Amino acid sequence: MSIAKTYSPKDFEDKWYQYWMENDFFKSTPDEREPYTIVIPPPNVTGVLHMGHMLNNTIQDVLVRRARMSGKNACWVPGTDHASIATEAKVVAMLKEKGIDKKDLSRAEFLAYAYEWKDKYGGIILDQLKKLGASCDWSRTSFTMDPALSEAVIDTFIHLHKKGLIYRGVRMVNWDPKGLTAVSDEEVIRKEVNQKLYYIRYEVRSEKLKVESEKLDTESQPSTFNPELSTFLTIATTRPETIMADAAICVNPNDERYTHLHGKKVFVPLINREIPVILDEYVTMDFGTGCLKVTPAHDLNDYELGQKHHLPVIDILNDNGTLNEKAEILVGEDRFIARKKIAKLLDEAGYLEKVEDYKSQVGFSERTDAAIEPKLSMQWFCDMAEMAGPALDYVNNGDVKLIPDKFINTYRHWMENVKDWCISRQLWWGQQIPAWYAPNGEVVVAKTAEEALTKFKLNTQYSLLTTDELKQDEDVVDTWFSSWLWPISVFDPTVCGNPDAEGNADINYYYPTNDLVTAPEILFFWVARMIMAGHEFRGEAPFKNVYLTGIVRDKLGRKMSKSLGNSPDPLDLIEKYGADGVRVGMLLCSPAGNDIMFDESSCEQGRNFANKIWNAFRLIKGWEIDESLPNPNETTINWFESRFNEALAEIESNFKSYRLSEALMASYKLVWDDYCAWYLEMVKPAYQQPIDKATYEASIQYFERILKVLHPFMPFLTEELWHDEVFGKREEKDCCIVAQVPSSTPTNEKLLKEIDAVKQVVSEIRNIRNSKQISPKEALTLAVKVNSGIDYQTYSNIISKLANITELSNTDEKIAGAATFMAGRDEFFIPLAGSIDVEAEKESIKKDIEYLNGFLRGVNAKLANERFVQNAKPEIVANEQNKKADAEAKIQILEESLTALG
RNA sequence: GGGAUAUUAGCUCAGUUGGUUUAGAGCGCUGCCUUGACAGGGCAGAGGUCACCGGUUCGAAUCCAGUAUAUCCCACCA
Repeated sequence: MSIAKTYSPKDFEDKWYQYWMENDFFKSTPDEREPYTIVIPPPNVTGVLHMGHMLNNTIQDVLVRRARMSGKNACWVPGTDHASIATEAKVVAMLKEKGIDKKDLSRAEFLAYAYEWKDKYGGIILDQLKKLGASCDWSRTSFTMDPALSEAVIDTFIHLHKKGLIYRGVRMVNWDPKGLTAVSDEEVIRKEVNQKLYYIRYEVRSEKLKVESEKLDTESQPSTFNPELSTFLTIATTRPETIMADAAICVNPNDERYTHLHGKKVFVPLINREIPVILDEYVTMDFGTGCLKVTPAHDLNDYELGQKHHLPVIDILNDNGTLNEKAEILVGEDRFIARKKIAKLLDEAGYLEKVEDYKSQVGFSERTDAAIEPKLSMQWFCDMAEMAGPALDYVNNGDVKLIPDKFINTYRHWMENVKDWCISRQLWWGQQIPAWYAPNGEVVVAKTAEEALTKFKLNTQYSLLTTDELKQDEDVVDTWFSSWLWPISVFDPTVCGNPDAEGNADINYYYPTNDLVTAPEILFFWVARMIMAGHEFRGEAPFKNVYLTGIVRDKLGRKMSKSLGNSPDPLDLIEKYGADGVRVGMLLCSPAGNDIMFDESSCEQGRNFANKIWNAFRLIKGWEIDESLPNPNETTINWFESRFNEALAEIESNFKSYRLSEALMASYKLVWDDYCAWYLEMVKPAYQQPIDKATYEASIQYFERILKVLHPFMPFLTEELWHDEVFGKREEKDCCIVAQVPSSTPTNEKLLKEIDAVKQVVSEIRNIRNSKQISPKEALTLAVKVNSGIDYQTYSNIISKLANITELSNTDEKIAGAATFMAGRDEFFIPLAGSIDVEAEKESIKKDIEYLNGFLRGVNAKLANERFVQNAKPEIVANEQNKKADAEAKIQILEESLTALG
């Protein structure tokens, strides 16, 4: 049976994926083997595969397949995240296209649409992962809003509330006045905007100052503002429409210009409301005027300042961004119109000192492009301080390793400065907060309305309350509040909220998982919180290693994004290069923790590699065996055994330290250079000649071992070749995916070293052919003057074959009229009567001598340095002496050759 | 503005506690090679004062200080 001339992945990739599935090779159940577990970072349920997923999941699949082939019970749990904000936004947009406004729907109606959407598009991304070859245990596919996982979220909320770690509080949220919703920080786009900085005078009511200020007025020096003499102080603001919400004016206590204002009161212009002057070092003296208007309701920093100084909160804005009656003036006007109008009013009343152009960053809603309004609202919080301690310890003491470890500092810094986590979201898609309100606004946390009622009735005041009167909190929890449970809830959701529960067989076997592969940007959102939840509910961290991948960028260094249109469609790439080619392409340029500069040409390299393997296979598959032939390749076969094990040891060590691209590169070179370029060239019979049985079997066996090494990187190609008839008939379950990768064994160092010398000899001969334009077809003879002790006769058939040498002889004398070269200390001569350019030969030798002399100078300088000889380790000094002796010997030989040439 | 990390060949990266030929790999590049497993190939070759400036050391790509540039995280100042 012959096979196609070029590698054609489409012919077999789907076939093998199906075969693996049918044979349950991805499936894992607890048994006596050591488990190896990864939980997938769940992609958004309605998302589509992008290059970041490709990288991330390729790495996970390589790790899982490698573990599966190393005798472990490998379990990779897949699933999706409900991604409340992103998904709800998509559903809202979809409804809008249908002409439906979310506001017109009830919660239940909206959720019905959302589930419909999820059922339609959810899981597309998981099907795409199958194309990549992801060997997930699909029978374990989870979704963060599966009933059991949602219940785990609710139980967790109740548990932490009971512990006092969840509380209600006021918080400044990013309010979108157009979308009428709060949005997360991630959905706020900051843009630089040209604004105006308004300088506004506030009148200071103080009898003494009033008198002095009249002096100022008469002397009339308005351009030089002298606060000592003024009845006014001036503040600078970009938002004059919020002055009606002012609660104080703040100055720095160290600001000597304003010491006279300490303890004074001032009046808000236009509405004449009295507010105090407060002191706080928060105010920077050299910005604006050094006086800050404090508006707790409409600025986060002002809010915090207000809390500190017990100031009232005056919210003058409606949800839609218009002014309310608390503003007293301009009620009903939009905030931006109000800004212009109030500037005019201030100016007319003489309160506006000046207006400057000013650039500043303003947040805009990603979805509606409306300017974000900071707005105070009641939210649920999760206390982080207590949980951060243990989570930091796991990383500090190495129970959880970050790879690469440069992220430890960032992690530590974040954990030591952790802020409480606002967990409520003003959305419907997600787990609704299990809090229930009585008509009077009292709240209890309970799983059901009935339980809530029972809790209320503990207080006689509520003896007549009914469940119908209870209203559940409208908000849902933050998506991360469900995904932080992921490594636990995919195995046993019932232990969430029940730290004392024993847990089922799955969680006791698979937890803690081994490796987590994710992006550094969610180290805090997700990774840190999973560690917290793991500690809370299982008493140990949920994973041992966190492999942090980089961001996939294009070759110009730009982040790949839909809006830039610089991201190739992963499925197109797979179509073009094959899944194996893309996997290799991604891994070749992806060091851990560094961004990857993705260039499609690396996928081409991956495909070319696959093609190389394919054709090497075609070669050995085409060989005819002649059992009567002796084995002329024993040395070569022994050499490759050693070389294979040498490479295997390197690959093992690379895997151990998570250097996946280096493990792949070592495999690549083993196959392309050692197996194809050297081994096969050494053993392959002449055109259309048969091969001896021993060589054939060794070659086949080596090829099979190579397939095992390559399988984690290139699962489809290796499986396809694995089943070829040259390997004999295989049982149904005898598949590459479950084959056991061999462990490295000791190597024959002498043989490896001598073959290296032989390879050098062959290269030198080819080089001479190249430079003298001697065709590879023209046979030559070779003589060697051995100085190193290597018996080249052992390797004469290799040299003959690879360099087309008909005779290899030993000589004690230099041979005249020959092209010469050196390999190590050994001298080689290729007699080329008449075609030797003596001058060129001399030039070349002189050049070599020059190089060696330069080298020798460096070595001698070191050895002449007494302090080097005294201080350096003995083996270093000995090595330098070897280098010196070696260089001197070579120089001597070369100089003799030079003399011999005349 | 605060912090972290990086800067090695045209590109993407190794360089494992400072000494292993005068710094390596893959790709690309240059030259030669086409009926022989593979042109998605073979052989050979050229390419770097290790960002810059000091310092420590017998010895620095490697350690320290500073400068420049880049990326990321945090705070983004009325």
